[in-house]
Amino acid sequence: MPASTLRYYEEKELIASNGRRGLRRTFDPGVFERLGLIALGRAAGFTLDEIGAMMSASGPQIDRKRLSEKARELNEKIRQLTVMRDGLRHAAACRAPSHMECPSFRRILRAATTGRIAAPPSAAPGRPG
Amino acid sequence: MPASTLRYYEEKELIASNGRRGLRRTFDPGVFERLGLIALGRAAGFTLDEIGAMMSASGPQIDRKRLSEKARELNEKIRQLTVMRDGLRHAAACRAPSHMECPSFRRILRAATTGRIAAPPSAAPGRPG
DNA sequence: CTGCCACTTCAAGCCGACTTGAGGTCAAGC
DNA sequence: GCTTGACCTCAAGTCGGCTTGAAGTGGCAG
Repeated sequence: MPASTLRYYEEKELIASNGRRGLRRTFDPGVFERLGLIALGRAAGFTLDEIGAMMSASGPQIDRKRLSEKARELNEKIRQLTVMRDGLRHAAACRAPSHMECPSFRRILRAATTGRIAAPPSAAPGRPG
Repeated sequence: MPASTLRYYEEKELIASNGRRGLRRTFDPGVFERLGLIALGRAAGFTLDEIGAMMSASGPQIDRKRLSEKARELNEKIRQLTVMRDGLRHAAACRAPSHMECPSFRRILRAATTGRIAAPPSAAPGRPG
């Protein structure tokens, strides 16, 4: 993990350094746990701001409501991705002369067109070359 | 669909207008199919560039190899998201006094920390306020 | 014929999560 | 003691997919 990431997180107030050794930040060990939670939250699809809100507003612990809310969101996303995956598999295997002549392909195409399947943000932004 | 989107797609050479009526672009009906394919591709997680490559390089039809490749990627993503979803559900339901004391939570936390679960790009970029 | 407003061009902005570049500092290793 | 290079600050850049702003044009309803 590059130092720039730590700086970024510190700026966002997700973590805090406990002082300096010369110029350099020092952190106490508890920051590892927080970094873990941040990674976890990111993997769950929370934004850094959401994560920050949940970690600072954590009364006794992390807000269970938000967790199950996010679980529901993930479930929906999984459903959509599953539709897509199966559609792609079929399209790859289908021997219709043109994809357009495959009813299955046209069905999934319509699903995408009517917005019943949403586009994900994009491939993998935030990770330049 | 705003005209700006069509312009953007045209600039990316994903669609082509067949002329102008005065200043305004006109498109022939086939563009609807292409727009559908674009929406589909986006929903599947292809970037616009990938979609463009696939549509223009389409020999007889859309490259089946790429399709099953993407299906595999989606499958992996689904797997990760499923782990996350179940973890969140558990964490939301778990009655351990602190999440840190829940073995299940710690397990998923470790999964995120070690990178066995990757962070998605982010919530929903590209869609300003 | 007139007025409106959806279109046009071109450049710049936005979101999120970082990275990178320029210019500088200093703790650690030899 | 001297070098080294990983850190520091701050601003700006990156990536994808559009949108938005300013300034202008012209098809179509009335």
